[in-house]
Amino acid sequence: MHSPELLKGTLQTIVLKVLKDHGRMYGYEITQRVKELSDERIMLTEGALYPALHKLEAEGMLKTETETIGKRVRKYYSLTPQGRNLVKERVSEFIDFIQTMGNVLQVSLR
Amino acid sequence: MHSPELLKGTLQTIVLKVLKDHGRMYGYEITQRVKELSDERIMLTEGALYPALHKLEAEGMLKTETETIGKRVRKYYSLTPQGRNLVKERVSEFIDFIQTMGNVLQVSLR
DNA sequence: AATCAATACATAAGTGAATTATGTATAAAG
DNA sequence: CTTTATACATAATTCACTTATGTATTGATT
Repeated sequence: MHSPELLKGTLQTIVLKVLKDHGRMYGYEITQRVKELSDERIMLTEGALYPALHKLEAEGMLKTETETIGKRVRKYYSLTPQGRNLVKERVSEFIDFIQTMGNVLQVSLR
Repeated sequence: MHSPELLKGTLQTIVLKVLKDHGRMYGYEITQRVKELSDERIMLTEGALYPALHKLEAEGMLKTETETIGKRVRKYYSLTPQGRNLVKERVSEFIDFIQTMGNVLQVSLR
């Protein structure tokens, strides 16, 4: 894992984009997917993830369906149309940020 | 300016790299240089910059020389050998972070 | 059968890097 | 002569995160 400071402010973007790419997912599944995609570098903590999901739901960006597997409860999240717009915004925001940082740090990102 | 959340954790990296590229600089000059390089997108605030500079100095990453221009005092900062190592570390840390985010968000950064 | 690790959710307490606010003072511009 | 820019500094506050804690089911290990 790299300096976790850099991760600040990226959580919403990550959650939204992963949900866009993989469709309907539950919380724990998101942590595992991100862990996998990041090659163990990004380990979302529950204390950050669940409140973030609740907030996005409250804002109408995500909708939920609860499913019971055996005796275990799973809460599936998916994007609302509004959420779909937000993903685009957040991702292009991030790309713009990278571009800007590339200029400031004078590094060519790839 | 884009979502300022993303900027968190990048301040040290920015300051160190700008100092590496431009040599001896004073605080206010750093804010102006970063503003210019970022095309007005990154406006370092004094409340963040000065404490960061003091901290890096206390850690032996920067050394200072005070100069008096007229009646105005300027405090010039430059990298120590240790600081030079830290820049490399921070910049490659950042590049690694970008790469990782590219994978997670499934976007090709340029 | 018992214990540990993984799965799955949730929330409260604490941290720390930032923002915002405030203060001092000189120089230049209008 | 008053506003804007230059130049430093620090204290108070904020808020997204980490850390800690809690509950409960499932699967693997001894």
